[in-house]
Amino acid sequence: MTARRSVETPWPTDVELDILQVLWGRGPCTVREVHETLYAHEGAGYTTALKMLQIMHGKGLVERDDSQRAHVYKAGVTKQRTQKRFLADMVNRVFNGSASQMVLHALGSHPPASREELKEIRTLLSRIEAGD
Amino acid sequence: MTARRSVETPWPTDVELDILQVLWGRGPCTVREVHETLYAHEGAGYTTALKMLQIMHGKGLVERDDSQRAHVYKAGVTKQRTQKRFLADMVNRVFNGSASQMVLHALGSHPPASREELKEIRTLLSRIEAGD
DNA sequence: GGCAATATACGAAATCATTCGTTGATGGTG
DNA sequence: CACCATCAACGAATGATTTCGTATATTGCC
Repeated sequence: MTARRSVETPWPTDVELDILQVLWGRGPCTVREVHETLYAHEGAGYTTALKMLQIMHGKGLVERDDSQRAHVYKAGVTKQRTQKRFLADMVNRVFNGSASQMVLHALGSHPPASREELKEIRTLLSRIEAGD
Repeated sequence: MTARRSVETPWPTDVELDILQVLWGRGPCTVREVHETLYAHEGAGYTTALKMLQIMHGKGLVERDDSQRAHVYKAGVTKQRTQKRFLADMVNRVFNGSASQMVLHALGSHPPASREELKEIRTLLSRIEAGD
């Protein structure tokens, strides 16, 4: 019997999400890289970034390569999957479970700027309509 | 000079959002009504609901009518406005500012069930396209 | 070898969210 | 009137998040 993840990865907190965005965007990073990207100006200190990455490692939110002196961290959860989790949660808790309502709100508040985006959405709608 | 709200209302926390949903759904409620609706089974005690409503009152998230012995609380922020805030925040922090990406994700993960919903979305798209 | 720079690890403080227990007031009922 | 149910108001305990200071180890360089 193979090992399996018996519990879900914890929700990333606000700061943790910021760090995941860095790792998703830049790929595996050292603490220093994360710190400079995120806290370049006016932000928290280096050890704060370090501590956060250690905590995230404990939670399974990031993976760590400690074969070098400066450990290299990479995201332990995919952007795709995380976006899906946050989205589903918001639909449930803020929009009473209606994804359509959320979509209508989103399109109303932030209308797609480009025709490209509009087209993409229409295409997806057609696929859904066709039962794909 | 009229008084003006110099700072925004704080973000509702998880529990606070649950309570707001009750107030939005049922209209003004006493503590007991909120408690029974939300914590009917297996939930927290009465004083927890009371405390939360007091805290929310302190934050301006709810308004209070204390002319009767059992105070009556009502939402101090609209559902509409709150949904918009959460939506905008999620777009920024989870979807890198791209509302279209979020809409595509939402439609992909939770395809509209009814033709009615599909039609509504298409109609809105057309209005956007027409520059309305 | 010894020093400076840079790393990790760890503990602790500050803040916030959530829950509960207790106290004292108020209102109705027998 | 006396009792009991119900109410608001605290204060406090708990746990989580975020931040930082300090200690300690490692690396490269003179």
